[in-house]
Amino acid sequence: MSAAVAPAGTGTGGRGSRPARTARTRAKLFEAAITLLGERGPAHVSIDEIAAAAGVSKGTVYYNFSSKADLVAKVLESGVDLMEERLRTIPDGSDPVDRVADMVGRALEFLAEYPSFTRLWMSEMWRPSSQWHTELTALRDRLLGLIREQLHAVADAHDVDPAVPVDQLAVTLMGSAMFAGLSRDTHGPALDRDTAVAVVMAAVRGWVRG
Amino acid sequence: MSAAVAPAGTGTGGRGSRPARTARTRAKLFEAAITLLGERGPAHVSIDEIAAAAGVSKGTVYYNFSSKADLVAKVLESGVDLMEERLRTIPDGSDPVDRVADMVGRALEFLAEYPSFTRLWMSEMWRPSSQWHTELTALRDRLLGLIREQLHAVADAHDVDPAVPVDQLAVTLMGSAMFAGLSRDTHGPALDRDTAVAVVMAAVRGWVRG
Amino acid sequence: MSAAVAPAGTGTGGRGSRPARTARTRAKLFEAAITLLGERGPAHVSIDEIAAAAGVSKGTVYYNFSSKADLVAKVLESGVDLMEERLRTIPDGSDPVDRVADMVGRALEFLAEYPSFTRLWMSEMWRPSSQWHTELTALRDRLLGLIREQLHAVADAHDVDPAVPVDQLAVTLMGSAMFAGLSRDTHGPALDRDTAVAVVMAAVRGWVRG
Amino acid sequence: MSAAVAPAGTGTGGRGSRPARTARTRAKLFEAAITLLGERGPAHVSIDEIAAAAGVSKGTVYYNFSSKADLVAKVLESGVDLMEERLRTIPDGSDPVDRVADMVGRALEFLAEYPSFTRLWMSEMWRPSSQWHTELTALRDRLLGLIREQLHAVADAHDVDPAVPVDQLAVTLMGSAMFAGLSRDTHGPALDRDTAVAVVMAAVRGWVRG
DNA sequence: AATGAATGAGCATTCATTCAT
DNA sequence: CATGAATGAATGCTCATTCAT
Repeated sequence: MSAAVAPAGTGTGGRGSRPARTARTRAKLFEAAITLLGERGPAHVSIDEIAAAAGVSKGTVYYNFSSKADLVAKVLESGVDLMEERLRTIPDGSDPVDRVADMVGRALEFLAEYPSFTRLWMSEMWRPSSQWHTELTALRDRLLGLIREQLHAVADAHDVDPAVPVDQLAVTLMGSAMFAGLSRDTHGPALDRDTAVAVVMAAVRGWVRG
Repeated sequence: MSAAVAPAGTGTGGRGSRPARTARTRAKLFEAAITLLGERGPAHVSIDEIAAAAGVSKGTVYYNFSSKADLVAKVLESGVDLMEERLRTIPDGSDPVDRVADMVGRALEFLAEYPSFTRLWMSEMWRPSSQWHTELTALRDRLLGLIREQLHAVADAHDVDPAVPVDQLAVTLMGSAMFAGLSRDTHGPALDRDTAVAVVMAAVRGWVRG
Repeated sequence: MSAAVAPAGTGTGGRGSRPARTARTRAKLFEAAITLLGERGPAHVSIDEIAAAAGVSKGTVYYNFSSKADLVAKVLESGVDLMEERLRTIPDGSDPVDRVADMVGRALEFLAEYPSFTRLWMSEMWRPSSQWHTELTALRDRLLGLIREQLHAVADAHDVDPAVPVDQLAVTLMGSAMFAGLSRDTHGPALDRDTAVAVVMAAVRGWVRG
Repeated sequence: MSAAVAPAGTGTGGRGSRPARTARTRAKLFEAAITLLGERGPAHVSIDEIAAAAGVSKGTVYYNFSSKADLVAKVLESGVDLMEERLRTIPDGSDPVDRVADMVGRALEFLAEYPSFTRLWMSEMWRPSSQWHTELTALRDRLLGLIREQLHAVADAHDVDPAVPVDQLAVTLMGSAMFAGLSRDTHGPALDRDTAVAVVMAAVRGWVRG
């Protein structure tokens, strides 16, 4: 099914050592958690279910995470880390617009790979009262920062529409990318990566003059 | 506060007649429900709270709605109706691109007026397991239909990028509009309507050639 | 379906007069109530259901009966009256044992005609904490009195087993009759009246000597 | 007061082992449940009450039984098992009629020992809509099977009234025994075992000729 | 390091009852 | 006479959390 997000600060461990046992337990819990949380949302997934899906007892969840909220936060964090890493490693050199297209392509790939994480994020992100509002906002801002950075490079290299603030364009780019990504997964049939990128990039092309 | 979505098909009635009493009760419940549901999500709002916020007893909620899920569905439906009406009444005549801009502006206004409804929609929309998945998908499709219609008019009047399918462009337009609209409300400071429209419309301008 | 027990102290009324309207309403309520109460028991039948089955509003039930308990009590009472009347009118003259057999036959007939009432009675009769314990005990005692009376006549006319107290024999006769009657209805297939009577009467024949 | 039905298949365990803890908790729940259920009927006993009477929390009830209906079913089942065991172990050898008398005596003893169970059974047995109709019918049939078996032995050894079918006689015997047993408990004053047996056995003596 | 029994607060839902019309 | 809107106490059940083993 949907790939699981790898446990955040999880030691590697070797051949049956204590930390390794913990690491494996945590990995199983992460995997089970991300899938269930993305599908039904934190409020509709019980610790019992996660424990069962991971093949451990309920007590073990609390041995490894201080609370349900903590588990969700950890899952969210590791997802963020993963995505950020993907988007940070855009190779330099080419035209800034191409680099934005590259970034959009990588983002869409990530969303397709981790739909559960994406859904979880999208569903929780809009509630100021969410227990994870801080984490989610931080994630959003980290990603927006990366996008902005690339857009500024575009603005430096090209003549761009001054009526469109870079910060706002970053937000709408993120929005259109996530909608494109999740719509592929949640609703209708998929469309290929190149087309998806072309659609999202329309906004950038409309922003850049000439 | 956030404006409430008006109860669908609720007559006013006289100052004491039976149907009017019901209508007023329902209106109070709708108003209380949409605010709470948008802020915290259906799972984190109890019927007790909704009843208290509406100033009625818990039993009254169940006298008027068959279940919590039914109440949420009704709230969703009436929100859909309202938004659709706004977007359907775009005046004819001007250039198709301007009509799209008009629609985007109206959508952003609606999102700003009913942020609770918008958040509720955004949070539930991505879960295939949501109890309201059917309603939500229908809503999405109604709105997408309106957008597509306008985009087709643009494609008829102008030379457009053939690499960008209209249907997908509609989805990303909706996504960027919702992100722009909700970001204003949930996170950062507001930006004025015209700028917001300009940002969202960048995608259309990038799609239309010349 | 199962015949309803006629309303107890219900006036006859004529062509649309006030009392007649009430009488008809009460009759409808009685009919609906006895069926539902017998099938599912007082605890599992709501006033709403009774009202709906009778085709009146919930308020009307409370206009006609002071409470749910009162309605059930009235239903029980009218059932008792009906059954007692059947059993009291055994013609004199023949051999006392034949009169007992006649009474058993009539009882079985009644049980078959009003299975709902019978079930209601059987289910509530054994709970000292029942709200209707008084009524039910009174009913039981009225019927037992009739049975005892006939058994005493038998004891006067025949030589009977002195180890078997008449009062206790009356109780077991009632028990076997009710089991025979209800088993026909609740469980397996029916057996004809004469055989049923023969089976119940075995106890009397075993009691009478020679 | 009224003896509780022992939990089915409950091991004793040591003084602190996990399974033993469970066993003790279940035993307390069984004891509390059977008493309350018999006195007031399942519909009028809340899980809160049962938990309180057992000295455990409400959650514990649900940790041990999947639902209220399950708890009641389990109580019913264990009662059945107990009664059946009593009736199955009638010593062979004597006259078949004496064996029937023995069985009746044992049944009356059981009813006197477990009046709560008996009341519960009698009250629920007649409703085809009862949640436990299946269990109750199975119980009834098991007991009827035992009675029939003994009656067939009587029919083989004696000349019996052909107008009285064995199956029906079994039903009326069960009925008179239960009435005799419960009447002792619910209503009037007790009568001694021998007299009670004599009364119930009158039916058998009336069936057997000579 | 892991477990599973126990807990209790929280919640959706039902329903007898009241009362203004 | 009859109605239907409103009420609130009661109840079955869930679930995050604790803790002894």
